[in-house]
Amino acid sequence: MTRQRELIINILKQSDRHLTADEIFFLAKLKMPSIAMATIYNNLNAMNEAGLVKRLHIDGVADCFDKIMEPHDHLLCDKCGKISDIKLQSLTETLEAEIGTQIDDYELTVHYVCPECKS
Amino acid sequence: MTRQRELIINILKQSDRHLTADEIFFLAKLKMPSIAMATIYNNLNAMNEAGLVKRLHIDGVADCFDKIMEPHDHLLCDKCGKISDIKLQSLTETLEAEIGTQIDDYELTVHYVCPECKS
DNA sequence: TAATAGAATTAGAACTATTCTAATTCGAAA
DNA sequence: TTTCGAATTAGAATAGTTCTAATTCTATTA
Repeated sequence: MTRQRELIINILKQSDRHLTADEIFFLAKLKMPSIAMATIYNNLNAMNEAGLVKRLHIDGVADCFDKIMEPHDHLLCDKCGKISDIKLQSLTETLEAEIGTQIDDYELTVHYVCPECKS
Repeated sequence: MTRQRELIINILKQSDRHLTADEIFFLAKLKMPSIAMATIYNNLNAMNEAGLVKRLHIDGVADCFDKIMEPHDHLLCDKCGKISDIKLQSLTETLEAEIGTQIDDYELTVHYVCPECKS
């Protein structure tokens, strides 16, 4: 565990939003001005592989990184672009039953118009 | 409907795979050597907006474009990277019930290891 | 048929996000 | 304290996509 990785983890932990690599880079630089973008990506990629964070791609937006707590899905407002987390009942069993074989994981992004945009 | 768009639509129709912009460009060039990459993207983007094709992002792979027939989801083998279409019973109602508001759409990608890779 | 106007296409430059590379630095273990 | 491997740094490189400006189509009108 390097100091850099620790810092990145803390930034993710302290944020309640989904951060892009760029945003993480900016925040990290405040505390450790010498940190390099490659370090951000190296660590995020490594943690993503290890399942400690989750890379999240939404059309037309730079990839975001999500700290992993419990498995959850995403709710995207197509008007304002806001991404919220939602915790749905797991679909794993339903999906396995329908597909007829074991699955590892799934990603679900639900599109809607958020209450603020609706009014 | 320009000749270029017609060509792009035919390429998508005739393919049973998910094509990247690059693959579409290559196939289009065979029939119309003067066609430009920007035309591919212009048309795909326009059709994507209009809901005629679907841009499909899978981690670590260039975006693919999927002709739209009926709504369907995707099954991704994490070993070989093959993407298959699956038609699942619609989750819309289940999701609306869980989320408690109307939704527009959703994207579901299921990760698994395909039978070939398993054996 | 000829002229016109607007839309689409072309070519290639520009841009952005991400990855790669090579040199350097760090940190743990001997 | 030295050594060695791993991680970091800086910046170049790459890939995918978008943008721009000039050109070419196409349909419409005269």
